[in-house]
Amino acid sequence: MINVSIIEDHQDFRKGLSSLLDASEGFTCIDTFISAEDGIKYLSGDEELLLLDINLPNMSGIEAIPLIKKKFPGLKIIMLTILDDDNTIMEAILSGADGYLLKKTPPIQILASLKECINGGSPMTPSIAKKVLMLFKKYIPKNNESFSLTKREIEILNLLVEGLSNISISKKLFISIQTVRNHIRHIYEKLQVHSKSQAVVKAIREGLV
Amino acid sequence: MINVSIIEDHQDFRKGLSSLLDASEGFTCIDTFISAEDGIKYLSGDEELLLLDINLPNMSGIEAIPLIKKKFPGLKIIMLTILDDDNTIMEAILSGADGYLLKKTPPIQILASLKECINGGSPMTPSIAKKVLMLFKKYIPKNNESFSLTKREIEILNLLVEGLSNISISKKLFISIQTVRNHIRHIYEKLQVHSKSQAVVKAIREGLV
DNA sequence: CTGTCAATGACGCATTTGTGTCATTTTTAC
DNA sequence: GTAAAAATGACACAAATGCGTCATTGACAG
Repeated sequence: MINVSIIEDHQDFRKGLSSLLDASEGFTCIDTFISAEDGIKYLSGDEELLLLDINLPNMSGIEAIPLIKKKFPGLKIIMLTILDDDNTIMEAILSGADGYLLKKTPPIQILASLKECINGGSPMTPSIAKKVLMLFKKYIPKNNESFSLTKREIEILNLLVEGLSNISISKKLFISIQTVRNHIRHIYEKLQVHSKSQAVVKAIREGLV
Repeated sequence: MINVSIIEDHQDFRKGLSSLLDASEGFTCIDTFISAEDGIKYLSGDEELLLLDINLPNMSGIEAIPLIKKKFPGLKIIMLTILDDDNTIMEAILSGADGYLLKKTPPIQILASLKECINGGSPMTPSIAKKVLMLFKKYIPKNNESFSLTKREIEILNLLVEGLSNISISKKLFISIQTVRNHIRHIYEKLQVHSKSQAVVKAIREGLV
């Protein structure tokens, strides 16, 4: 038996969800709230799972996540949303939600998702998953070939990013410091930079490391 | 009608999938291959969707993605995998797959996922979605206060990350180069680093910029 | 009102860095 | 088998950097 609570300001959707849960084998809806503030104040802690609307009057669902998690660290939180806006998703992820469902998700799917979440998964509708992947790729570009660095140059670039000085690099690779400086010179030319800090920034930003 | 092809080296799983597809309303399995190499060579381009195993002999499914995408840019690729290893998922995402399903996913779920994928979503099983979220959070840390840098120090740190030299910074901020060096000195102390490159790496990795 | 801290500025000095020019030996590619 | 690219190494020099020490001013907290 999975105990669930709901925070959702629209009466019809709230009632619909709680009825769905109570009517379904293995689920009980033990509490419902119409605002994040109410939920934070009156959540009993008896539920294993919380369905949390994002668009709430006053405090948003996203702002509520860290506060609720602080009070009940083990509680799983699944966000409900009508909009799959990039920023919203991003914020929800970073705030620590455990799943993200669009409100139009069919009931059977919702129930399946709740079970998955209890079992440690992060259910999300495919369209939201798509957004997450796109965000991910945006933040981790991962170019490699474009600057045509050689193996050795990439190796040295990595050591630069680790913060090693030329002399440390030369000792680590058992080569002369002059050689290290030569490699670095070539790295600069290829990345079109003129200092270590510029090189490491570019290396990180372009995903060369 | 959704046309699907399959690349999967295990005969039983391959046959099972193709039978499932052909037996299901709205799906046709138009081709199957036992290796990535075969798929790349002989895919007709008539399919809208490809089910691609990750663990294949010789060339892995992940290596195959960019090659296949290059030949058929519009083709949707869903990865099939038994293991939800972090690195594998990461690589698959960055290689540009459109969905990620565990092989143990129930048939009904698989068919639903294929439809979702065709409609532009990125279906993934909740346990994989969980991994993706964790990876995401790992790569976007988002700290700020922890090093208690002053406003001015943050300002200068940003300019360092932009690759400016001390002189350029002093000119930009209308202060003496000595002052700039002083600020940088304090930044180093707070970040516990000893060079510009170390500072900018830390600034980026810790999300200070 | 006094002490702490941020921001500003300075001098000095050993080291490191960025860059120019050159040379030898392996690897790789055609 | 030869030409190009990569990896190794060197010398030199101006500029930048990292760090030690010190001083003045303004803001803010107790």
